[in-house]
Amino acid sequence: MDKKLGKVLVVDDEKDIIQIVKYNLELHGYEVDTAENGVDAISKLKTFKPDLMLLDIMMPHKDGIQTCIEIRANPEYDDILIIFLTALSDEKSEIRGLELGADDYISKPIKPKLLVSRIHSAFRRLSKDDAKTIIFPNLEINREKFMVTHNAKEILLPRKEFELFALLASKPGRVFLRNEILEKIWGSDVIVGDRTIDVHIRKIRQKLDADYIQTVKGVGYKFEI
Amino acid sequence: MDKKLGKVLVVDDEKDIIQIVKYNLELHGYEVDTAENGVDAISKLKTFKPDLMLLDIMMPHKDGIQTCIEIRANPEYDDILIIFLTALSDEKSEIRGLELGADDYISKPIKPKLLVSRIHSAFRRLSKDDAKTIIFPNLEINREKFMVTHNAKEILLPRKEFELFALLASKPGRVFLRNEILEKIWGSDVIVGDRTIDVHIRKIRQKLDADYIQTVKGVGYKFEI
DNA sequence: CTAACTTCTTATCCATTTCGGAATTTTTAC
DNA sequence: GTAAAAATTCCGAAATGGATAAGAAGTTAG
Repeated sequence: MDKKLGKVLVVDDEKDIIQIVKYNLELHGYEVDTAENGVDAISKLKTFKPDLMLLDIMMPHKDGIQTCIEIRANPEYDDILIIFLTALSDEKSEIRGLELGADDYISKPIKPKLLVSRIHSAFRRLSKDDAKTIIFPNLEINREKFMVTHNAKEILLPRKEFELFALLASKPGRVFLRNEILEKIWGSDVIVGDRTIDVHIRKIRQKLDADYIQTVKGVGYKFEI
Repeated sequence: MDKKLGKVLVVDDEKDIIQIVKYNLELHGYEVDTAENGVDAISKLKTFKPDLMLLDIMMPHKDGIQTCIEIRANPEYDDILIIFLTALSDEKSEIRGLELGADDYISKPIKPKLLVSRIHSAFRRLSKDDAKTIIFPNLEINREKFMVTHNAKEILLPRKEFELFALLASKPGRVFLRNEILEKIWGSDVIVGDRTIDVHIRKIRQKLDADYIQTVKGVGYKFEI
């Protein structure tokens, strides 16, 4: 079976465009799903869980800009890569798009080679970020070596604690909801109580004598230097 | 049966070229498979597992440059040698190609003698790197001789133990997951229980009285001086 | 071909670590 | 001040890997 490079959701109201894009991406090993407008797209997020979205800006039923805003506002989806598609001249939108947290920008008419290479490089950026060691002053979290170094002292955390800490540290300042944490560390199928998270948080705090983890009552936890 | 010197994947969209190259390489004892474009090539990596690729730059469906980038980005394949084939004048590509981690560069039209000699020398470089003994203070692991020298004392490890030890030592500090170990030492098709790894680890520890192998509970093992 | 030996794998038992939950106290938000 | 949420403590359960032994499987020597 073909190993899939990643999942891409293509959102455009023009069927021709969708066809072309879908064809080219699948040829290069991506798994593709499509949507015809913003509403449609958002409803497909839950089931398809794309890694990247190609988002046309001009669309009926919620345009690309609006869709992007909504996705970025939802912590569950805010690590999806977003690349805008737009008419060549539309410079204003480009600027706005990038401000809104889009990751790249491709002008129509679409040139398949360019498209694919942009998407590749977007994914490459993503995977790099993912694998790398997370580094802060006095604190290093090495996913590969499964090790935390704090003030030049190596600290060995058990698996769950490590994963939890690495998760929080992966986006400093961002609050992770308890649900989200359960989902990502324990998986959606495992059922554990809320107190369990507390206990793990506490153990981490204990082992690193500095407190990098902040509690946001009623919401979740965040990592902060 | 002829002893094969190595596996070469020839990627070019011109059938004539493929013919010539394939003929010459097989004549000199290489095992050859072919692909007509980048997409095709990448999909053959999994099954053919080449040691070296001859990669044409100008191709439809993913050009050589792009293909090279993708291969280099994948740790599973990043030790494959890559030699670009290109039209004589195409100087820009040459520079770019070498930047991207290509190992050599051959201009068309292809002269069979030159081709073969370049490939020979590429393999020579590879085998040097590969046979490289892993050396630490007081510890030497010689892949070629299947031998471990610890404090000037030669230690003979059985095959599995040796391979396991060499694997871990190949990336000191990095944790190898149990799955990963099974995959690399036993292969994806063989089914052995998890305990088997433990036992081998234990035997290695026993034979080298110093403990270079650390357990990371729930995750795997790593080598550490 | 057989016997002796080595290597590989599985099974079993055991110690330890890690995990998750309950109860209680403390903190926080309103 | 009150109620809800989180911190803390403690404990039993479960998971995990280490140790040992023993049986397969593979090798080698005679």
